[in-house]
Amino acid sequence: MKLTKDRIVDAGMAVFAEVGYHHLSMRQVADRLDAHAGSLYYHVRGKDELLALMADRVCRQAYDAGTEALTALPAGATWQDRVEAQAAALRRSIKQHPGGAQLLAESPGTLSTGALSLMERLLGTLLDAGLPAEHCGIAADTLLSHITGFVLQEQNQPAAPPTVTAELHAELCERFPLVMGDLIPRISQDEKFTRSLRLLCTGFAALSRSIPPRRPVPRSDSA
Amino acid sequence: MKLTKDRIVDAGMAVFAEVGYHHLSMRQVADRLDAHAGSLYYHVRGKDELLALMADRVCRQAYDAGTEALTALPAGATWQDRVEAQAAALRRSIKQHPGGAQLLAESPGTLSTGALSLMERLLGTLLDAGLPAEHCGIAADTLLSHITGFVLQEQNQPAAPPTVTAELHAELCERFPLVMGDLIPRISQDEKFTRSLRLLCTGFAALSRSIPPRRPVPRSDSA
DNA sequence: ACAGTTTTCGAACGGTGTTGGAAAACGCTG
DNA sequence: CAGCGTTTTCCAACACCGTTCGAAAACTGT
Repeated sequence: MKLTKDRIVDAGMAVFAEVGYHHLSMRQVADRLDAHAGSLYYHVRGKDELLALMADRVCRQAYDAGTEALTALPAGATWQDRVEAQAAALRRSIKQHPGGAQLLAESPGTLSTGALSLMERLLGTLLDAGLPAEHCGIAADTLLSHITGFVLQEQNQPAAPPTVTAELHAELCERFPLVMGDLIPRISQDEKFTRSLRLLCTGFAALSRSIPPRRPVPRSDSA
Repeated sequence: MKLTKDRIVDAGMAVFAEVGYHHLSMRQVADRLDAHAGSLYYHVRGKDELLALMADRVCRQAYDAGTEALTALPAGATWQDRVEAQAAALRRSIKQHPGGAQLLAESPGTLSTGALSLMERLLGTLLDAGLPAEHCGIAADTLLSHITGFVLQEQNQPAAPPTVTAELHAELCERFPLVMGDLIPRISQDEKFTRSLRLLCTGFAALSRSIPPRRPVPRSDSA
């Protein structure tokens, strides 16, 4: 069948899902299309463009998943629920592909229409929530870069928990008592994610009611 | 001179600073040491380990820069100031190397002692600030992954602003009115960063006073 | 000076992204 | 159908990559 930009991106996504970000090669993509590697370069400027197109596709999938999640929301949903739904959908869409976070991380964030769609809708929700307009940009940006960072760290966690010897564990507990304490590993990644989201939303809510205080008032004071 | 793990990491950082993350090769690192590529493998298991060591070094630099920034703080500094100082130091340290964010992003986040040091100190500041212990882990994690995500997006912004034709610009404005509006590009990256930090700190502060409300009260209500 | 170990070399293997000219496939006009 | 121009594909080649391995070199202690 004829070779097309879209078909190349399709094959790229398929190979990507199988071998991950690092081991994706033009030759494998070409193989999956019963074509030769050089032929791809007639339709695509290089590997970079292919990766960018794939990143855009992930963003589109995330966008669609987000609309679905939003429509499934009950009528009385708050704006926090709407933010959470979009964020969760984005996270799921990224996690669907191994190394998907790297994909979004490497390609310049804001110039694909997919990424712009995500940003646009998020801005809409925040504006509807009553956030002052001059803070919405930072808020949405913070949210998106946080999600990227979160999934990045989440996907790079090695599957096998590193085998720590007893003495190494002891040394770690001595040097990093807080980290090794009972603060960290009690909850699942999902829980961690939704909690971090609520954290951000709380910050947003505080913005919506006042100019952000340069430092919090020590006691109740004038507005 | 003799070859050493440390010297290899040194050379790696130097090459890294010149050519960036993607174009760093074992051969270039070896060249800078007047050695041959194969020789590196006697001291280092592979490129992955080298990258991990380099990431650890960046974390150490960030840690040291953070202590310096903390001691330079005035006596009456709030915990927000302390968090901001550490975050800013980390961001500066990452930005010092082109593609430094990728470096931290690819290597599994929490198992280098450098990264643990950062986490440990941050946890300490949050605990001292009076955050409930069960939330400190998520808070610190959120903060760190946010910083990574932020610098990642910041470093991948193409230096040359993409030349948009007039008609393309018009189409973008129509499809993404909010993004293209005056919400976004008014402020510098530094300003954006500190604002996003204050956002997170505001969320932290809200956590410190109550169990996080599952949804904010629509009007003044019972606690 | 010798034996043993540690460290370095240097060539090689299989793989990568990318290029450019030859070759094929296609669409169109006569 | 023949011919022609364009679009698309092939394929060999280039330079480079990470990594391996046996041999050579350098260093150590006796």
